[in-house]
Amino acid sequence: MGGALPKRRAAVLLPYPFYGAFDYAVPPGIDVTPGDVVSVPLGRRTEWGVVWDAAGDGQVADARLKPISAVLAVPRMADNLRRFVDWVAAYTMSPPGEVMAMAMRAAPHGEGPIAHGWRIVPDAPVDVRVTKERARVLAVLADGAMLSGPDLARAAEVGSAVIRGMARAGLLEPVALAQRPLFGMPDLVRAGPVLGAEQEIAARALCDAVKSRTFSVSLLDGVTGSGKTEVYLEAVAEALRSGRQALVLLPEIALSAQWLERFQQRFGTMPAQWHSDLSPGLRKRTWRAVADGSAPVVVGARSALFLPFPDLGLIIVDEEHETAFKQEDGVIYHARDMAVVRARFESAPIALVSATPSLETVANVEAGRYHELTLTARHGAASMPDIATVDLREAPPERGKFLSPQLIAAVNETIAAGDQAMLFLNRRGYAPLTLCRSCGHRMQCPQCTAWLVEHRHARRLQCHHCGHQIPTPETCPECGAAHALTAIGPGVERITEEAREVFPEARIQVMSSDTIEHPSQTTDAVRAITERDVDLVIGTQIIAKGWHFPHLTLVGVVDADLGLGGGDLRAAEHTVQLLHQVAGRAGRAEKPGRVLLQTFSPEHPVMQALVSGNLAGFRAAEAAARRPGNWPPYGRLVALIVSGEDAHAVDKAARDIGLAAPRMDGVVVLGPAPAPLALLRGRHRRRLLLKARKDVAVQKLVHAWLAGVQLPSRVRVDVDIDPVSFM
DNA sequence: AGCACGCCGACT
DNA sequence: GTCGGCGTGCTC
Repeated sequence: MGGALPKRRAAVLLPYPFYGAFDYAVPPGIDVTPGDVVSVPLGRRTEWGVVWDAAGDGQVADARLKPISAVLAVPRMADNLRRFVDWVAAYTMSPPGEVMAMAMRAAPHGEGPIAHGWRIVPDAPVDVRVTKERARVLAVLADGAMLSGPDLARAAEVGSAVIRGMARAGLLEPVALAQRPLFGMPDLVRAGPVLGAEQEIAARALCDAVKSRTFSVSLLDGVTGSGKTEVYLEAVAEALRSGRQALVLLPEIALSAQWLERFQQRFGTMPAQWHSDLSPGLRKRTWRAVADGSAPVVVGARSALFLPFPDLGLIIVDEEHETAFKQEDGVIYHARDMAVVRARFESAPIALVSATPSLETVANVEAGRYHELTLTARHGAASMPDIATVDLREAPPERGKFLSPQLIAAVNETIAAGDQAMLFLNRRGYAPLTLCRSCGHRMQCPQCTAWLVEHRHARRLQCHHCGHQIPTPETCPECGAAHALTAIGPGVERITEEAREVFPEARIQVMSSDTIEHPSQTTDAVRAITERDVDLVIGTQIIAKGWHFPHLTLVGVVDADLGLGGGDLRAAEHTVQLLHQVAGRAGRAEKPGRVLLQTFSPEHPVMQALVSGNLAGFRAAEAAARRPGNWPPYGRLVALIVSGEDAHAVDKAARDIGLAAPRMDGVVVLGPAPAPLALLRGRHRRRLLLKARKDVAVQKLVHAWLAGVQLPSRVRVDVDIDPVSFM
């Protein structure tokens, strides 16, 4: 009789954007548990995947099932992590396989690099010839010692051939060497720094949260320089003391040289680091160390959120307001928000840390969902800098220049007093726009809606959105006029040029992503500044955060209005956060600092908030403006980006989507409209924005909406839940 | 995401 | 007559 038994099956999630897991047959002799990493046939190749469900969904008939080939020697993916992956996939409307891949792609598949050593075979054959060389090897390995091949060869002064020969003769056998742990255990006995009273209270609260081993969210809110890091490092110590791991998320790991130094000083060892620049080997070893618990602390960029911690006891999100936590391509997610979810799945506390918390986080504090821990005083003798505006309408810079007389005077005074000054301009390159004086032609990126930015040092015009670049032309490509191309507006290179003219004696250090490419360069630059080999620091975004420069007493913001244009929902909020952060670089030690904001609108609420220091008042005003329209954080947004190479097809698809938009109470759909970057990397882009009351299940709504629209295959729709960028 | 299949242009 | 372009569709 045929009556074959139904095959045992398991659902396997593959690292691809398929809709769900695929069913595979579980052959005799193989047993699988959810979370196991397996290799499976897919089409005509072999792939790895994760057993997502022990049963399978039964959609595919037995006859079409392929068998699981093997269970791989990779640490099993924990239930918590799998549930987190499912949650993130559902929330961001991404294929679960792609989210799973973020957690497991770095896993060392197969055996990985296991260090082998050699030892003497206990009951070695006696009839083997023992040469002089072989005797030296045996002497080195006496008393049961184990050495790696190269070490053994060196110690016994023999070649590797001798060792191989002895192995073949049955004198030596290979043994797996215990790997030296990659990461040291932080020294928990060492006393932490002496904390101030406020710090002490906050640290105790966080430590209590760690001890309780339950999920909770705290906002650690304190002015720049108030010692937030010292406070949360005490909570990290508490998590380690209870034998659990800790994760610290930072917005840009490259900026963390000083952070690592502080960690080293506090704990006498380095934490595991996780970011995109890790070499593949170190990446795999770090992944494994996290998985087997031998990495007690991980500091990393947003992707560290998906690491396989077996026992996570604390998550810290430092600079929680930073937009760099938002992943903008692939799986689009906000690492700060997903970190809160991960903490919930791990039953662990999480602390969001910022001097200028996001409105989202503050709203959660006000709603009673998050605890607030506040540090109001700057550490030690330092006080908050004095912030003033320079009205560019009243006292403008010289024609074609960008530093006002007032700012120039302040820099001169500062340097004359033996202190350091900083000029901040959040714009790379020499000039954002190149214009032909003869015909008015503007140098534009052929693939994006963007001007080409002149990089004079590199003698190129560059698109900052797609990387397109051309050598700076001598003549206008439109009208052929010679010497007619003119730089319009300032970039950090141009400010540097101006500063060299105005302050010829000053020792200048430029810090932008074009001059600082490697972490070591950052370290050198930072050392030069702290050791007072520099009088004037000029830089972009990267000088804004985290640095502690004790001799820096003046910060000049060249264009405080930059960032306020564009009509972005959060433009004002982000400008306050960035400029407050920059201002916080001044006066971090005993000497008081001062900050000058060059602006065309000193009366703007953003400038007023910075000058008065009343950030809470500013936030309240922003909140009051957003509440009535159900704008975030009082409502939810979903952005749909319709894109493709054929402008007409994209337009039509966007219109069709607009026509099918849900009509219901508490939901508004705006658009379609050309995206501000209407052309990006050669793709035309249109945007729609869905704004919904907080209680609307937007994912379900968007899913049903898009399911009802027929899209041509050349057009893609990207869904961005809780968008941060409106470009 | 790969990778094949599948129909239309320039070559050994 | 074949090599190869990338459009379309499938992978348990």
